[in-house]
Amino acid sequence: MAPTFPPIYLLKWNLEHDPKELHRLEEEIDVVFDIKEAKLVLGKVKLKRRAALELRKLGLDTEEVVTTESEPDTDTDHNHHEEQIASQIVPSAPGNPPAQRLAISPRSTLRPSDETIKVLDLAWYTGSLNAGKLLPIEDYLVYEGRIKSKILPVKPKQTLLPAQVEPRRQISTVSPTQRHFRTGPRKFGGNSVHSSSQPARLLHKTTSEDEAYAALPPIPKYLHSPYSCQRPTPLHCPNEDFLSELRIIKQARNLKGDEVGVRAYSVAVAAIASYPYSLTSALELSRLPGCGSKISKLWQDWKTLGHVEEADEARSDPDLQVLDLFWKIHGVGEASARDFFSKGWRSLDDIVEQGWDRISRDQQIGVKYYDEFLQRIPREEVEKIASVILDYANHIRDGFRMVICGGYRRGKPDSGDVDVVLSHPNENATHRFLVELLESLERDEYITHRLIVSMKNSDRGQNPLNWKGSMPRSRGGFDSLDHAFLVWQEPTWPSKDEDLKGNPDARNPNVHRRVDIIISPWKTAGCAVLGWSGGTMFERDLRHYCKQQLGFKFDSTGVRRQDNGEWVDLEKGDGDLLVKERRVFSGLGLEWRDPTERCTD
DNA sequence: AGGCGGTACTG
DNA sequence: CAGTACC
DNA sequence: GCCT
Repeated sequence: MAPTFPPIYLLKWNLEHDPKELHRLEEEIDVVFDIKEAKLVLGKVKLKRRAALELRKLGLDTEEVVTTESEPDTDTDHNHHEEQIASQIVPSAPGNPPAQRLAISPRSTLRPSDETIKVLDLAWYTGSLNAGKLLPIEDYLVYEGRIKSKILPVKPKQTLLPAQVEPRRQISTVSPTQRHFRTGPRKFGGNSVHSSSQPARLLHKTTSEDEAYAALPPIPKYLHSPYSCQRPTPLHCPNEDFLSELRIIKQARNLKGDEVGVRAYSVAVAAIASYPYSLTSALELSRLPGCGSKISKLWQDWKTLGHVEEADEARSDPDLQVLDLFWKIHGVGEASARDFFSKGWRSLDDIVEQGWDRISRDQQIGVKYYDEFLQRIPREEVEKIASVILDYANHIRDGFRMVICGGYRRGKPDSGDVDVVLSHPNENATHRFLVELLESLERDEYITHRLIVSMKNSDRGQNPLNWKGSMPRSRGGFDSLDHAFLVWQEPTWPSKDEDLKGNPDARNPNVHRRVDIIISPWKTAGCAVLGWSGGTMFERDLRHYCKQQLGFKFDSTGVRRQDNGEWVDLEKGDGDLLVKERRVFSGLGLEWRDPTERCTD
């Protein structure tokens, strides 16, 4: 069992490079933030002088009290105060429960000339934890000082505990220009998401370490969750400039084949993107999930130096530029990008001239439409394409429902591709439907290429009844969805007829677009909509959450139990696709997140 | 110290 | 099987 | 790189 510690103040010196660790310690130790409340001071300090200096910075002017034989370089020997306190907090018999010996009243204060203050090495704390009891302090004592006088701290010190700050006060202290992201809790879907135990953020001209800590804005409750699917992550956040730097590094790691780094940066980016305040310190950042000492250090550099070295290197590395150029080809990932590079290719022309028949069909299409695929698709065009698809679907079989998913649904002003989920309340209507839909779209020349057509569902059984009958046995692959990944081009353009008269081979000037069409069985269409709407990290965390917290396996084809693979129906009942999506959220024990709050990347 | 999302396609 | 795609 |  953990020993009971007296009130402890933690010196931040030498811990500042690692705000995450600092914060972890502060939480674990349950430190007091006013040194006047502390009975002990812990820190990563080794030298008396440094300890005295740090105390002085906190407003305590001390003179050294000379003590034990373990402090040979001290000069005097009269320290009865210290012995008194030591005997109170150090168990005389190692086996005894330490709490009994803690005669110190927890909130008594240190008084000038009356008491001494002791600075111990942090190792005393960890050692005591390991031992399960308070260790003798002698071996860890770095400095003991008698308080000569209390002086004003070097910088004005925020001594109020968080809860003591009047919540209203900040509104009048924040200037209109500062107000944007700073004032009060922002509302996300009307839920109260903010911790109430933390102060509202105050803006100060000065920022001592303590003040910075005490004045930190509240961590929104949702940011205590490591799962980005439990947090609202809007498209825009107050820290986008810093996020751009992290994304640069992330992509550099990607191109270098550092999967783990990519993941780490993705997690951090997602956490920061859901943080509703403009960051003011590395410490503040380090409280967020996925943001450890490295990310905090990057922030510190970015803030103080104005740039992040690793991001600068990435931007100016010509090899990385080439890898990035290749990586942006549809069908080329980091491995192929580096493969191409290793063949000596440095441009798209090199690929065309030297490697055309050594690359895959997908990659050929990717090279051919390189510029077009990189062009963003405005929302109106996404809607136009989707409505064509829905019209064609309903023309074949009436009653189809559709949701445009992907970045469009997250509210992005433009998209890299178009994702539509189609379903039909009649279970049989979706079976082997995709082929028909594609054929009719092809007949009218909307589709120039098929990149993928996956029809696990429809190929599975010719017979829908058979398929339906085997549903409960659903072990991987039964009630899957049909999926087509296409190259799309609007077949008409204003001057088409004239152009064709002049030249029968006149080129269609419309930009080629990538279009995903998903045909989902009705009973799992909510999962399909959910699975195709979130950002990458949102979806990854959703799966992770289901697995870890619920023992479920989630994907866009449905929810299954992990142990026996049995299908879990979370969408029972009437309602459209969006209602079914909501049912999946609540069935998974998740708060509803609007699609515009799933912008994790 | 170990682990990092799940699935289905192509080649 | 490795690589890439989708989110 | 961070978390468990």
